[in-house]
Amino acid sequence: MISNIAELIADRIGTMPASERRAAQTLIASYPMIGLKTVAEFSAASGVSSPTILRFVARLGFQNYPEFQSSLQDELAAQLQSPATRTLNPPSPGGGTVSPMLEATLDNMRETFRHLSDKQLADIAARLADRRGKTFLIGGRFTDPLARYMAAHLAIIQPDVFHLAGQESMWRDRLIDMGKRDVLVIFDIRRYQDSLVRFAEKAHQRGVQIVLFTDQWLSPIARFARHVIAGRTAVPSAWDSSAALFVVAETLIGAVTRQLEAEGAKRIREMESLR
Amino acid sequence: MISNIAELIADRIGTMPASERRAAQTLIASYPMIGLKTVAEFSAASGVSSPTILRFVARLGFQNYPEFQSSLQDELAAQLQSPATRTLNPPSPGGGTVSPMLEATLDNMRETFRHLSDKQLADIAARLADRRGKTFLIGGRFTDPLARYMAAHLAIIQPDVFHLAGQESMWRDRLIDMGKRDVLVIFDIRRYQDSLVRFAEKAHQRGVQIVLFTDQWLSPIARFARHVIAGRTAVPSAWDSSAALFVVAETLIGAVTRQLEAEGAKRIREMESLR
DNA sequence: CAAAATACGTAACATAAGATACAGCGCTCC
DNA sequence: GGAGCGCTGTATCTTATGTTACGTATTTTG
Repeated sequence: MISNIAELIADRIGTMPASERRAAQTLIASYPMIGLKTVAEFSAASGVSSPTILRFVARLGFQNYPEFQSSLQDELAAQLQSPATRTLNPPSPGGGTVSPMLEATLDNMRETFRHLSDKQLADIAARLADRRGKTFLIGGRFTDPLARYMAAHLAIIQPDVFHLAGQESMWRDRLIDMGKRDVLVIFDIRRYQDSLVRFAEKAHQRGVQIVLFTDQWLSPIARFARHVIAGRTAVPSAWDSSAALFVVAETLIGAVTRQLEAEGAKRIREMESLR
Repeated sequence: MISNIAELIADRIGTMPASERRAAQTLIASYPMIGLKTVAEFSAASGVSSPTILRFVARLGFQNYPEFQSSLQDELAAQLQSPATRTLNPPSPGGGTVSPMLEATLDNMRETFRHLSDKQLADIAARLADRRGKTFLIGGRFTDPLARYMAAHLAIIQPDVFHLAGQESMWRDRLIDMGKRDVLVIFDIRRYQDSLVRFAEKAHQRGVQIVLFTDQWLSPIARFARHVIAGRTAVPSAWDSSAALFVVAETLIGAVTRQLEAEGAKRIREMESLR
């Protein structure tokens, strides 16, 4: 079974004429980068003519050069998404039901954070810690618990934190309270909910800053969002996983808490004494 | 010092107009693959026009699109050559806020699952999948969202799943509906809530099977529980982390779904058709 | 050794890609 | 409330890229 282009080349290089073989070897030598460049560059690097390059990719079974490039890109994307760990950690023997799930989840988290810079998180945390505005949180069918979780924590360290729950009409009316200084945290993963999109749009029109937690395919709400956190959700299960987003949420909670340390600590002490 | 395009984007995303920001976010979400494709594909994926994409790369400091692509390719090439340095966001020197949090969380998960046998999970899943009894879920102050999350999923694949919410008196009265065949899933981590302990005790007296999600120091409810899941919660933050428990919950959801596959699938189809 | 077939490059071509000009729209600031 | 500025998309244009046709060189084979 030939699964990537490198193998395919190794398989057929024997049947190629001299010039095409030079092309093949040049590609293998700096696989796959040169294949992502133009035909002209590829041909120059190999010291053959452009038609030879085209005949070469045709011999590999591609209809045209762009198709060949797409194939290389797909391969690359697959490699990048499964960081070393997946190939390094052998699939647990006996095919237990647990390990694949856990492994996938851990990968999702690493991958999610790989696409998330410290600066971005710091920016969001700063926004959330800004006491001049209110913070609203809402989520979709399966993600609303994440909104609740975050709200439960944030509400302790600062005032004016509201989780929008219940019927759509309920939270739609809360729009009235929202303005430029306020932040709306939305959780929305596939299948994206129309009601949330509409709500986000209206909030956006009012100048509310939207922080969106979504999956890697980006909810349409990304269109209105000031900050987008794209978490990986794929796991070997019938459901998508929100675990990566959950961890991002916890990280943010931690960051906001640190920023509000002084006043936050005071609030917490006060709350304790109220019990 | 900005060494790669991802950082560059994170640095400047704040100064970008809305549409360009969307382009930036789409690129980051599937970094860097979409940037290697054509302007047209990039623009379609981001839902903006091609000129916006060009303005976006111009703002990043590139003369033209091909130059931007070359830059991405060089970066990729460098990454591929030294897999060790593959991290997109190098651990920020000087105690970055993200990495320690993520690392601790990942450790927590590994550790949690290390103490959790496949068999134990399978047993719990079997209990939850048993259609003869009802399933109740409840959580504490910060963990109730986890109970909700689990309930939201389980309720789809089987009937008789109830999340106990609201005032203590509300759910205390539901004890009347609970019996030997039923399961009560409780989430309780420090600081353990008296109300939950009392509730668990009463349920236990009625013969209800209790599945407890708690931290490694074990809530007093463990005394009454049929199954105990002890998750690691320590992270470098002012708060404890429930992420490990969250992942266990997702794993269980997946396992139960698999067990109820036949009837579950039917239910899901039915539900879809009800929309 | 001659003839045919194959390989390869040059040069012309078509097309798809990136770049630009411009107009409409919304927003901000007087 | 009006003027100005900045953002964004449509339509157009230009360029560079992939593609093809064809002639020469090279190898193979009878």
